[in-house]
Amino acid sequence: MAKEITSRSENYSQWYNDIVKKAGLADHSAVRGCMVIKPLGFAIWENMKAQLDTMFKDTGHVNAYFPIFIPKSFLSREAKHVEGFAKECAVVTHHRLMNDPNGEGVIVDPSSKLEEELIVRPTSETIIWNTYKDWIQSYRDLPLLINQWANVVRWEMRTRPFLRTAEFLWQEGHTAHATKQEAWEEAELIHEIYARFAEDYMAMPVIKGAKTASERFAGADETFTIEALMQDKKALQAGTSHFLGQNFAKAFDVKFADQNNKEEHVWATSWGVSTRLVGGLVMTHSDDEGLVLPPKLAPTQVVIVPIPKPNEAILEVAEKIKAQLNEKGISVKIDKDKKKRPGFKFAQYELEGVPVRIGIGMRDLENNQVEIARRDTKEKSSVSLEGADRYVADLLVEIQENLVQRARDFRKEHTSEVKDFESFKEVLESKGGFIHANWDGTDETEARIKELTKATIRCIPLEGSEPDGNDILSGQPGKHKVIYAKAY
RNA sequence: CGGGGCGUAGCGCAGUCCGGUUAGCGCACCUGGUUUGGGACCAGGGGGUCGCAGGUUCGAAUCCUGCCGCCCCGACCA
Repeated sequence: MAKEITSRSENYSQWYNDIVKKAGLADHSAVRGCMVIKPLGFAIWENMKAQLDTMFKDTGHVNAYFPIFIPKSFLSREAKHVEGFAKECAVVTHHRLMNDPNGEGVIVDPSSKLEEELIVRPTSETIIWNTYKDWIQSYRDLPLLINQWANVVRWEMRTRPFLRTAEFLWQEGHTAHATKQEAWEEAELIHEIYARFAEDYMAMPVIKGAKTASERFAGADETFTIEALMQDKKALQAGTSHFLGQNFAKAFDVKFADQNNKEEHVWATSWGVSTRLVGGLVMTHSDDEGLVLPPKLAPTQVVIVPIPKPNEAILEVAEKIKAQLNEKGISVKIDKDKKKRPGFKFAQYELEGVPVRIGIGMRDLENNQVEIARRDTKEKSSVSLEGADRYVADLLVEIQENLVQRARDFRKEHTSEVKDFESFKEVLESKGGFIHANWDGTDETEARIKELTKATIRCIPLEGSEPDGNDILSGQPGKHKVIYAKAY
């Protein structure tokens, strides 16, 4: 077997790397911390992007594009914001190269030093709010509901493909509103869209909640998050939606005149999901045989493999099935490769996570049937040619449902509730996963628990956060019941 | 940025301790043939600045010095 994948039980990190590498999602690049997203990985991202883009547009948002470079001075306008990102920014200091007078190669031309250095965007709030200042004068200009699809750079110490890379792709929404309530509702709306996308398309169940002050986005008054549980029982923050209050409006002096011609700072939100979702998708569903993709995001939903190899009779049937499935909006690939044997192809498509495989051999044709295999359970069944298209269409729906249900069951098994610190540590060690516990609401307790156990408060869940006892560590009255977990 | 491991063909590795023919093996690749319902077999073939730069030596993948990169585990973060 050429494509050996490390098992999850043996080494989860290595398993993840093997899947990414061997299924062809991404490669390491020549640039430290940056990856090359390969066609399969990018196709998954494109599908995510297409769906999210539709959801944004259905709720009144439009796309635009802002520069990748941000003048250094912009970053420092909002104190907390700069504090949050200062440590991980790439800085452009020069704009020209020249031949090295002492020998070979090129060097930076010292005479091209920039008067004001430029920051490669780690996020775009500052450049965007600097621009919004010119776009907004009156309540008639509001709300402003803009999204951009872009790359950003955060100079990370330790990187992992998709989960954390120095450069990554994402969307960032930046909206401006006349009232606090409207901005708040916008942040909630996007939070809801993210959760729906994760569950309905990625088949990745998430918990909706608010971040604690210490985990909040730098510059936000409130951060909403969706938190998913990976197969190694660690939490993954999968998307965040921020209520920014008037912080950026004040920093960039963005005011509007209301109906009474009274000037006021506008209210803001920002929100984003990134290529990290691809990593989440991998870690939610995949197994030791390779990638497992939910049908709704799989670039190829069905592959047809002629057995043992393509011939005219088989291809004729294959093309017919393909046409029927295409009619239903299902993407189909027919493997016409004559060199590789079926067994090899089966393994390859399992590695690549294609949800449904149809095998067609001469024996099948004699019996007027095909063999249909599903990736999620590896089950195979013989299905009559007549109605095979309906069978496949139904099966794709069933696989999607099975994946989300399986993930929900897994999360349920790894969700606990504790009342004291001893059992907290016990559960964290033995079972991992999400742990509900009362929290006194102080930064100190939160930090202390992180220090002692590596677990952090993932969120204050929107539902079920009423305290019903004392803080597990401090013994002080609980302010919220929160969810702790070890996290990515 | 700390601790550990590693860098030899596209991938996985042996050889390095103890310097000495033309640097090897498996997979992959190319050609031909035989095969073909779960990763086929046989024969032939192509492919390497041994991570980079210096040094020691008659001679360096092997010894010395410096640098770079990658992986795993931590700290930091989406």
